Amino acid sequence: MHERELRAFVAIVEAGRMDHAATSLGYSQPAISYQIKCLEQQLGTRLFFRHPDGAQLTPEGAMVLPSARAVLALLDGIKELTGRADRSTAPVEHLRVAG
Amino acid sequence: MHERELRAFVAIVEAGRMDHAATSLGYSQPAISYQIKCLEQQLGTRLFFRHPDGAQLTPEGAMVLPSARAVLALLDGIKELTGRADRSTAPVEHLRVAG
DNA sequence: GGTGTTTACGTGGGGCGTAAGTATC
DNA sequence: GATACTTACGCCCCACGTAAACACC
Repeated sequence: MHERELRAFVAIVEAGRMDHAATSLGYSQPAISYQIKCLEQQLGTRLFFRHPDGAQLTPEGAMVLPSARAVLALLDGIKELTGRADRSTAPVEHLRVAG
Repeated sequence: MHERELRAFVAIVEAGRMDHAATSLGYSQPAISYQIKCLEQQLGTRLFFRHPDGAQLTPEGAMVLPSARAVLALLDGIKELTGRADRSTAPVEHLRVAG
């Protein structure tokens, strides 16, 4: 359960599609797919329904989402605490589901 | 800023010494030293004062500590949410120095 | 056939342990 | 000389991108 996986997770939620999330994070689609696969294996549950038109959050994924965002917010907070704030990477404060 | 680094960080705070923290986490001393080195480089600040009798938290480290613990608590919470609670790895709620 | 995701495969970087080095008492 | 941390070195595993395959419309 690494930071990258959680960022991939929320990015997919934002975009509704893995390939867009991959682009926004600077990865290839398979890399994002792999991240989510790893995350799902770690948690022992499915986080997304795979549909032909994109990826949709499962109930379990919806339960995880707030905590995932909180973790990312805390990590950004730690960076700010130590004077390493990085506002260019779109911190979680204004995150919302696309659409 | 990976989960392992944060666990190493709080373990050192608990133990007051890197080698004890390493033992409690099942790592060698150099591995823990490396983790903290990476964490300090990422944050651009010193987290511990290195003394001949152990490691002492810097003011910056003290600022980071609550957030680090919160992140670990959230990560444990995510595992619980998805039915993968693992109480055997000593979650942060009851952490204390052994003995 | 087009779109979106997954699997396969090869490569590069990171994290570990062991061993040697540095500093303080 | 003992204790605690750091640096050096080598190895293995993980994470990535490219390419091919699969599923659904």
